[in-house]
Amino acid sequence: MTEVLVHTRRAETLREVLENDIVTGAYPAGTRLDEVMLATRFNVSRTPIREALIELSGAGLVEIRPRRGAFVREIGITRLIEMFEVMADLEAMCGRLAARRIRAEELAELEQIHEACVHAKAEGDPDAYFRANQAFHEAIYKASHNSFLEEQALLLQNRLKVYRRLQLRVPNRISGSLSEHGQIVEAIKAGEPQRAAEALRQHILIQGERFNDFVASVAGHVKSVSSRS
Amino acid sequence: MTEVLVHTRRAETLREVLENDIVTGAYPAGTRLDEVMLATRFNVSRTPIREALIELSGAGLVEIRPRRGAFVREIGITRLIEMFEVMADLEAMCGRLAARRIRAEELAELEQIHEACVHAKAEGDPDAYFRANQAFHEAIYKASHNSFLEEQALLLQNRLKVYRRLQLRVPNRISGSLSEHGQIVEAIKAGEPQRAAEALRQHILIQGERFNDFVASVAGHVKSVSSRS
DNA sequence: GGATTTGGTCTTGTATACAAAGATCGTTGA
DNA sequence: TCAACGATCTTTGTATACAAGACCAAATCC
Repeated sequence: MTEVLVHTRRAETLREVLENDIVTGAYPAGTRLDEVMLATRFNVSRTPIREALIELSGAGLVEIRPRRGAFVREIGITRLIEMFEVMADLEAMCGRLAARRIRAEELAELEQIHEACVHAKAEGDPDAYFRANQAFHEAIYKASHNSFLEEQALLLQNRLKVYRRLQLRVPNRISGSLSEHGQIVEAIKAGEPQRAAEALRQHILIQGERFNDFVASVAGHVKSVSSRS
Repeated sequence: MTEVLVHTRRAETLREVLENDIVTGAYPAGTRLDEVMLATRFNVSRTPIREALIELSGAGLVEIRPRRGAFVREIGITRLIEMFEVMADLEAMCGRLAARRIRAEELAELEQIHEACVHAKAEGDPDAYFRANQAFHEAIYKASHNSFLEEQALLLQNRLKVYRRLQLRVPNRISGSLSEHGQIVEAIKAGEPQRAAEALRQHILIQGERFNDFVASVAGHVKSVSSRS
């Protein structure tokens, strides 16, 4: 998870740190990211900061308003649901292709990760489950054998990471998630594209649809959709 | 098509111009984009050039190799087919949602654009058809009433623009495209999500699958997949 | 009293200067 | 002759300096 690699460009590492800070909520939505503030914080000049902000803007995490600065993007509930809707479709596509193209060793790994999920739940360790869950989905992306799709899925997954994590705090959600995983594995194993796709779509959509349930607990991250300036 | 808007940041306009140059093949795949060369060409300093290149790298059009420079990204045939596969799925999703959510005036506009396509074909004007065709697909994106999906579809459509354009040069492709459009409109009009989705998926996949037919004619743009450094 | 304008300050956007890593090419040694 | 090494030169990456638009507040006008 935590890259130890030393990048040659500072902008690269800065982007990763800032991305993490935004995703974890250290910089809540709407926060203005002052260039000199960040520059002093990281002991660099404004140049690499600007480049990092531009990268983040490309990833959709910050919004750059010309001559006004960079802001942590406000994600309205509507947009969040839209993103989950697309994520569900991407994951369904991964599942559909994986059911057709998965290799024996990939299937073995997927089942092994699924076991790890079961284990994490039994241990009652939500963080471990979150990590195993993420590995589970990434294994399916990879098994689609469409590297572009894999990249896109990873990108969007990353943007939704915080919210998926919060989702697991909902009572009984882990149990539900786990049994859905089981069905997904079954469908892929059986080589049934349609079933795998639908199982994955529902698995993701549940997170998006039930979102209103815990909107209150995310009040800091999610801004009401009515506040469109 | 051609934005008249004056952007406050030069990087923004530079990105658009460079994007266009890459997409039209003025800078073929693999070309090294020298910063000072571009700076002198546009009569600006390296700073906005760099920022534009970073944006393009985020969009996947150029690859920045640290300390070595920016290169127009080589898109192998495999990756191109993968991208079409994802595009097909995104468009199918747009169609599925549009069939459910399209509003009366949007449907009217869609039919009107479809008429424009028919007209352009009758006139034998490939460029006009290309533009109308693009408008047709964008109308469906919008009718999905999922603004995030719309953005993603537009982004990928833009990256595949050149290849879709070339596709229309294939004999009889325009006729086929047009009749497919007709079926898509029918399905959306009838409010049949499944049919609309499948019609759109096939409509896009045909372009990807038949791609090998004219790979030779794109030799300058597309690089053999075997050349992985 | 309220709205508007205007000056000042702050922050972004751009240019330029400097540092360091990579590429090139010639030389030297086997 | 060829390969390896090194000096130089080119080009990227970063810092700093400068220009200009945006925000704020006070003063002025209606």
